Amino acid sequence: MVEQPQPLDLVFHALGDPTRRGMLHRLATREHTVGELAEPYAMSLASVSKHIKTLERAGLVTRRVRGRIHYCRLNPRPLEKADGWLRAYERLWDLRLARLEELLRHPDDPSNP
Amino acid sequence: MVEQPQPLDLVFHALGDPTRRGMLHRLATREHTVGELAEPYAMSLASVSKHIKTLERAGLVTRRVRGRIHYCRLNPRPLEKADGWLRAYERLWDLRLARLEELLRHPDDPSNP
DNA sequence: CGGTTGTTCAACCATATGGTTGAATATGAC
DNA sequence: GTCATATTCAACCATATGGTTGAACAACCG
Repeated sequence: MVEQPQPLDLVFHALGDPTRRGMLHRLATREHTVGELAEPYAMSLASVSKHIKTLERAGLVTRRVRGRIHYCRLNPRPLEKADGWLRAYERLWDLRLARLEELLRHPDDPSNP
Repeated sequence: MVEQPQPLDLVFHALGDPTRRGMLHRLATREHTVGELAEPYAMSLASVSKHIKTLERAGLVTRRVRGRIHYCRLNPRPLEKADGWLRAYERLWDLRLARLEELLRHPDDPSNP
């Protein structure tokens, strides 16, 4: 059974590293080249390249190559999916809280379990 | 330099696994025991125990032990933090989109860069 | 007490991850 | 063509991850 990872797996995994979140942070304002993305980090360019590839696999970054320069751009769609996943839970908690409040307000309401 | 992981790292890492997301999904509706959480998965109880510990380290699950039974409960706070992180980016993209639209609508507006 | 149930612990294993270095590739500049 | 620049590739390494098994621990049941 060779389960290939679901999209959400890749997105959340990509987000689980501060270096990659930092890159997304900078990409949120504008496009950057690989070199520019690497600049703030005390790590080899090869490492940065790997991080970018992780972001690409998650669909969070797209790359446009012009000459020897690679321009990276944020693709927010997968982040929206992740956010959607989280929001679904918010709705659930809200529901639970609402029920709890209701229960506290009207302890004898027969519609309460 | 022994960087200890930031809270967001732990949260996103915890979310990056379908088994753990599944557990959170079930925990969103109600408390579950370890055994109940393990039931849908074709994996050892020890493995499930590790997953739960990962969720606990991320602050997403709290445990109440009564007798030999461990009750697990969802703690939504870290998810809200994660959601907040994502929402911050949504705002940025919205801003960028708004600027782009403005630029397309009024190409000669001197307030446009 | 002894047996069963619920859960963890410890040791182990295979693979993934995040980093390195040095060589390779491709483009641009002279 | 030669040299420098931008980036990746390949090999390697240490540690983390996700899984296993078998033993241990704790608590309830008779």
